[in-house]
Amino acid sequence: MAEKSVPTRTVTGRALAVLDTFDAKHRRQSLASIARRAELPLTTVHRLVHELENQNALVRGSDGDYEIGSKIWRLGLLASVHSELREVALPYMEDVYQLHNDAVQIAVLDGLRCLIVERIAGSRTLEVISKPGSRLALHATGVGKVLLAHGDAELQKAVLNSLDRFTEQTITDPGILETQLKTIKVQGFAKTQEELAEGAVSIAVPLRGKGGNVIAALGIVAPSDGRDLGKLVPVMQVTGAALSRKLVEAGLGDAARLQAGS
Amino acid sequence: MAEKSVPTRTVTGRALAVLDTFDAKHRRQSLASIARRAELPLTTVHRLVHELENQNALVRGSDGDYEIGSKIWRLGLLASVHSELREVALPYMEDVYQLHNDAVQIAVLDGLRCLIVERIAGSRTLEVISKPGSRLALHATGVGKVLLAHGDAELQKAVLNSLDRFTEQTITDPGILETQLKTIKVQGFAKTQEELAEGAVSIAVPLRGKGGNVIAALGIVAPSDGRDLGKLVPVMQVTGAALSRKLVEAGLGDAARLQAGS
DNA sequence: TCAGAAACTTCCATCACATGAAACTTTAGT
DNA sequence: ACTAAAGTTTCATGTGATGGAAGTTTCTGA
Repeated sequence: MAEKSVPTRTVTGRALAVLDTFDAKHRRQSLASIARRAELPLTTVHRLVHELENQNALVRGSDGDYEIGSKIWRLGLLASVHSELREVALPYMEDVYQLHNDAVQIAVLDGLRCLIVERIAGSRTLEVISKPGSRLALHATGVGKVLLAHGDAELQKAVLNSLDRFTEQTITDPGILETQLKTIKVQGFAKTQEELAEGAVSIAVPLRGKGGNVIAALGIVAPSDGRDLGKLVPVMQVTGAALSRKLVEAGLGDAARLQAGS
Repeated sequence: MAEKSVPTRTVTGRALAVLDTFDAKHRRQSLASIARRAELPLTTVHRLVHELENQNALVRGSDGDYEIGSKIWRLGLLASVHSELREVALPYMEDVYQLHNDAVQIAVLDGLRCLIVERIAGSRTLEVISKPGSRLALHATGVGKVLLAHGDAELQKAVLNSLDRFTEQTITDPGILETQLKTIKVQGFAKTQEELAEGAVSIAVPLRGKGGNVIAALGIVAPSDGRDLGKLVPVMQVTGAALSRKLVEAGLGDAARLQAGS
């Protein structure tokens, strides 16, 4: 189930561990910072980083800090989560966005979290917790709950055993969440009420691929201003179904190609 | 100076060589294909690929083919060529695009080629030779000529010594190109006339960072339908200058952070 | 201005881990 | 059914990764 910082004993693993120290909060790092975060000896990191730099996997700024280089960027654009799903889904997301200008997003499963693949939002949207590339908790987001509800037993078990709290409303009781998941599976949509961040509510529906497997989730996030998001459920479900059909047509119905973790 | 398929003697190098076999033309590959293209023994590739798959750097589709995975994608989004340059430049590119709906693009230097960072184009634009992530020849594109004209002597020498021909009009004479480069540097813009592809002409101007260093190029590509692109030169220069100022403000004026290979 | 620390770099003796040939299994093609 | 190609597993060998130690450079603060 990954997620553990398995102290890989292979060189490739170490190299990836080095790259993995980079995230939205650490886009530029010093050598020492990389070493600390990767939990590897400074000398080893020093060598690896140099190698990665020579190959343009990392770039070194004039201040000595490293950041992700053009090679990784170029390769990343080839991922089908990026170009394909994005291309097919954007028009549909745009439609939903037009309704009330609420943030619209699509997510896939990535290990024990959900990975935001694409997102449309106005500039005046609340706090931006999620943007493409973010990985959020499965139990506190609409899209996450949908993916979790349709996930296998192993995944559910792993997630239910470690429910982090984010707000007053976050569901941390495995029993309650389990019941919700069952409802979500039956009703075909999930909702959250300020469970990840105060003032934000969401609705999400599954996107299905070949054979009806859930391969992604489509969600809408809005400020909790008393408006009844429930009214949007039918629209979301219709859009979700239409998009699902398109995804299968486009040959993206294969979960293995979109999803990530085991 | 890279570019050569230096058969790296390091593990990290081999792993990157494996990843490097993926490009727009080879987004999904079998194990054997990867091995052939990386020029590595099948067994070795087999092991590396497995490792990369475990770390989600690669994903294996149900048909056995591999493709770039979510980890690389996620990391790629952190590259500043992507998020920062893109974010700052898009509004300006949009403005230029509105003029005649010609394709607009921004490129940076990447080794001996120019790397297309962002591109706006209508759906009815000619053939799409370039899209984000593409690497084109420096001597046959507008943006490439700009970057080359402002590049250092070492770069110019390397490029001038291997001028591939793409069309009837491609400049393959080092002397002629060298003269053009000098003119470009003085006049502040470059143009091409069907030098990379028949039927396409382009204009490009430099984008300058801190201290006036050229860090990228802004270009426009149009069908060669008799229209006089020359009239657009002033607009491009003004836009380029404005965008340059914004880039410096945004702290992106540091060439080392944008450019890639030496 | 200087001392001390932290970040970075170089060196190299040791051995862990990558290597790839060979043999075997599975999948496609006719 | 037969053949070829793709994919997988195994393992003896030694190459190239390792990381402690020591040296250099760059910060920090007084």
